[in-house]
Amino acid sequence: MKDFYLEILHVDKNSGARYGYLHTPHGKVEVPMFMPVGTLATVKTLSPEELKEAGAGVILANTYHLSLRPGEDIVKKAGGLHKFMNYDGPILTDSGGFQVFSLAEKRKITEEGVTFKNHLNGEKRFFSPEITIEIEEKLGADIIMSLDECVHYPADYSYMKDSVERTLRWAKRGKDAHKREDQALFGIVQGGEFSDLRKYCAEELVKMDFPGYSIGGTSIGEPKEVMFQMIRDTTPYLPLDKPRYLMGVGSVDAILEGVGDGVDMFDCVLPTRIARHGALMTSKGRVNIRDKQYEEDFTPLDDACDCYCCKNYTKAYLRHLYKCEETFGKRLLSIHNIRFLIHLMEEIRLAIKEDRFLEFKDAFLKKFNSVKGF
RNA sequence: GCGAUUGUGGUGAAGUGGUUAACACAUCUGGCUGUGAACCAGACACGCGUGAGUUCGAUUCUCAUCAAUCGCC
Repeated sequence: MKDFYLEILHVDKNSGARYGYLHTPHGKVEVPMFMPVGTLATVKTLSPEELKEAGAGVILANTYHLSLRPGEDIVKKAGGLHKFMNYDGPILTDSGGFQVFSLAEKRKITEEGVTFKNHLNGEKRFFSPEITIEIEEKLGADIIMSLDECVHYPADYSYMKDSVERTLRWAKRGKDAHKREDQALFGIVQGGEFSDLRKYCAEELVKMDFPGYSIGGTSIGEPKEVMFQMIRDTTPYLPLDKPRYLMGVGSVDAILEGVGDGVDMFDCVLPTRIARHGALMTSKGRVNIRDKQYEEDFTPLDDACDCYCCKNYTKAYLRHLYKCEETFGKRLLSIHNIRFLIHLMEEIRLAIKEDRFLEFKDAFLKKFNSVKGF
């Protein structure tokens, strides 16, 4: 796995924030970074060119969903995910561990793996750690996740303990099954809100020596403070020279919190989903473009933003497109939210390099929450 | 001018002689965190064309009136 490694160039003097490059077979990307989510091999409404223009590096796709449609064999025949979706940057595939959580009423967990009742036609489909890796190898992403159990919150200690043990066994099985040399397989730390389980899970995974580590089981309905504690309970036990990926986190305050604790990678559907629903992240906080107050507002969504949407369109027009359910509106708003988070990461990286991350964080949050935060 | 039919919120409409007038759309407002999500939730008719009558009680029955639509002169 010589094509994949983290190059740390600077660590903030006053926090755990790190700046550097993540080298992948499809190019190097700067960290800390935000990764847009394209579950079905598309970041909804956006073209790869638009993602590039917004400054995206790594993007996500989903193993479970792509296995159902179109099927990993089709993607393999197409020449792999990069060719299939025409994205030449790094791609990361999530394992389906999140679907263990989100499709909870349609799956059954055993020691062997997870049986999902296909949400499209009811057919049963079995995913073991080995099968998941096999699918991910066919999909061909640069970074792949091992199958884990994303446990609901809150969960009681004994359930979480058993689940962590199983997730660890699954991680080992996945690692043993993984053959492709051009893919980095990450282990996922679970353990819920229990500090000792987080520590234990992290340490056991580190013993297995993965090229990167994820913090999972976050942003599933737990209070922000609990999530922040989960991060603090995990990062101290992860090796400094390996990338850390906080899964499913995309709210501004949580990203800033994670970066301060040494997290390098974030992904989230939040910017794209809420954009399609008319909610935007701006430098002054949340804007719901459907609100009547923007009916005759002929100013840009965020005058501090350099995205295609903000450079060319007004709030009144965006509101109009939203009200008329025009696809172009969803696209413009998605472009903005993606660019907003990526731009935030750019500013974060600059602040880290100049050892002023904490000041930047406070100032940004103060401004962001001045109107209405998330 | 005569006859018939119909008049319920911004719109399309259900409905009943007796607590909060269904539903949908529109409108307004929230929410959305490894996407089962162009989704979910909440608000929105002190009033059922207008006036009178019957009744303990009428949006619901009766009469008048006005309006709309259709038909006939």
